[in-house]
Amino acid sequence: MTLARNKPIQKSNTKPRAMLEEQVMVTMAQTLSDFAVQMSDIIKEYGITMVHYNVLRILRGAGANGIPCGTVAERMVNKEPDITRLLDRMEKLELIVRARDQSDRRVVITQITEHGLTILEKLEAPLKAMRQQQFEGISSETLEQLLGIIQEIQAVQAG
Amino acid sequence: MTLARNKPIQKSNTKPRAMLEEQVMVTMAQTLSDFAVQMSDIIKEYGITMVHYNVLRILRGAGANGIPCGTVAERMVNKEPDITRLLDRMEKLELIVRARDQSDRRVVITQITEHGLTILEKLEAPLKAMRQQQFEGISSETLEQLLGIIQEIQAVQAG
DNA sequence: TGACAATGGTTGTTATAACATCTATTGTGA
DNA sequence: TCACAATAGATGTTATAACAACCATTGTCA
Repeated sequence: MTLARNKPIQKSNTKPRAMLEEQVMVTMAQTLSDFAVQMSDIIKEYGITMVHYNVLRILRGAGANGIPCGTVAERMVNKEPDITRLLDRMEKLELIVRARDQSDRRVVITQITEHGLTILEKLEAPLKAMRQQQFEGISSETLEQLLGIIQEIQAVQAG
Repeated sequence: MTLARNKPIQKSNTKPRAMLEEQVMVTMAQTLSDFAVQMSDIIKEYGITMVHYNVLRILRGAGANGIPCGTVAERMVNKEPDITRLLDRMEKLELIVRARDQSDRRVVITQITEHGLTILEKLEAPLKAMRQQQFEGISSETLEQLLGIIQEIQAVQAG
């Protein structure tokens, strides 16, 4: 046991840091992909896509005055480089309306329509039920913990 | 204070369960999307996409005998409905090779090439460095905890 | 004040994803 | 053993994503 004296002190059941990091990444990705599929299936039933849903949520959150196209693009979870044509399609579906800003004629203001709001409202209950099922059996304390850790990781990216 | 006696006992700083669930979902999605962008940027430098990378990892893991196209599709993080043409492109890039199985002529066996393996090897260090940075300042104990919670959530989906 | 950079959005093009349908081969039960 | 279901891929078509180049409007500074 002489050689062991020079070994760094380490808990018996720790795995290499790099492996742990990779496993966290892969497991998170798998889980979230699974969630996305489930969510997408529900949203599709209401005639829109996940991307549409994301835009509608942003526009509802932005309030009645609407916001420029570019701001919508910025706020999206998956950054959309082709916002113009996405909004074209959504306008055709009557989910949104657009109008050029009179004070700065470069800007196009986007707003959610009543129809868009209605779809969001209809989706609320099924999506809530979905999440309830996805997290069934996980305690709120655990979820708070999870949220805390992810926020900590987010802070690393920002800083 | 008479009415307060009938209120359910609850910790002062808990938020409604449904809100917590939604916040966990959104925060995870944002973080993972951020990670995906960073990863994609690195992978692109080596002339392939995230999807290609995912396939190559699967094929390397599958060993020298290769596996059927369909099995590749099944194992992907983001389920690929158009596996044939994805593999067409990857074969054109000489990342993989395909051959019809002689014992069951419906099956097409897919294998990673030396070139594919080389790209995976070259990517190892930069991706490892990326993850190191992404989780910088997060203790291994915290990461273990995170992994545990996500695995717990995964188990809910499976069960 | 006039050239030029910066901003906000649009458009063109190509590649890929999504969805449905189709073909070839194999397994199976009457 | 033959009809038919099941399996494994391939193909056709349309919609969307990705990337680059572009136009209109506004800000700015010599």
